[in-house]
Amino acid sequence: MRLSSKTMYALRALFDITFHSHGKATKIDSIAARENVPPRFLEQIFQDLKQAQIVGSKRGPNGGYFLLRSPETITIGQVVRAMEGGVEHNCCFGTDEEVREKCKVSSKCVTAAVWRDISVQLNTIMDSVTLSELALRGETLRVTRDSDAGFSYTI
Amino acid sequence: MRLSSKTMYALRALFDITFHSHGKATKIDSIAARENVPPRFLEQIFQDLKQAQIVGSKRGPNGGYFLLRSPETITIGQVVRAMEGGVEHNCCFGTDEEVREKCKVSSKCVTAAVWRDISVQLNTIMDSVTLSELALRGETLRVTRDSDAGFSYTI
DNA sequence: CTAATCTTGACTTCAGAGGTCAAGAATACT
DNA sequence: AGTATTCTTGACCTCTGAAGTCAAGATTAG
Repeated sequence: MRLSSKTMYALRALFDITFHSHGKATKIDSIAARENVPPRFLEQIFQDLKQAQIVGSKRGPNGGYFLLRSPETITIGQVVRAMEGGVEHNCCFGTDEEVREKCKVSSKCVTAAVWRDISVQLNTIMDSVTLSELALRGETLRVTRDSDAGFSYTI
Repeated sequence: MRLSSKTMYALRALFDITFHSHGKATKIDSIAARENVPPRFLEQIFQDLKQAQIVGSKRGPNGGYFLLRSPETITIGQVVRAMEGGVEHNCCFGTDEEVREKCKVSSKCVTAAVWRDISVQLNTIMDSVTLSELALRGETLRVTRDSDAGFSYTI
């Protein structure tokens, strides 16, 4: 019932891109430094995000990663599903009489059905929060932009 | 982002008690057989459920486990939290200026705050489903009661 | 007293989380 | 063309925690 750190890192990296670099490609090392994420690990993560069509990439000098869509259209749910993989629907639930007949274990169907309902609702919740809302929260929390200078805003 | 099998087993075991044994203590071996759960593992699980004040126990012949409260008052959320442990609030989020100042990583606070919001909503959802609703679903799915005879209801 | 049942806590196994690394391919700049 | 920069690919490593087993002890009904 917890997110993997891969997913958390992904969210933070996407927040970073949204918040710091407006449209320009950002290289992994910058993100890793700002967000304090292992750079090599971040490489893996961005491969997943790329496969999920959330980010694009450019190689060479001044290359890096960038959002493929505008931040308003990228939801937390999309990111989480991309990183954690799809939800498994491995048991018989609901109305399929034929499948249910093969199930030997009564409670499996019931709990699986309930859990499916819950996860549908969870996905709805997660899809109601977008990257741009994350960035907005960053403003509210007064995150320092280009934070190489550290947290200098407190006088 | 998935439930441990411990939690799934717990839900199924509680469903079993609710559905099959009305008030009487039920021994682990019966539940394990009906629900196809490793009996030794189920012992561990019931210890957790007992600690969480969800079930009580009686030793000796005709002993077993039973619900400590009525099924309408036991929610999926209570069970999940009992099994998975509490949610960790390890980062600075929200309004505490002092704590936030110590945080060196901008995005941590933002993502943690969002995630806290989501998990609050998730808990609300899970607390809206009770054991008695699970049992009701069992009726709807026509789970066989006292299923030693197997699924004989199909003609 | 004895058989049934929970209790306690130590033990084992193994997949997957979390992370590292190196060689290669593409691109910009001069 | 050459070089520095950056992503790409895929193999590799380590160790925690999930998942499950087990045995000896404590309680209780009959």
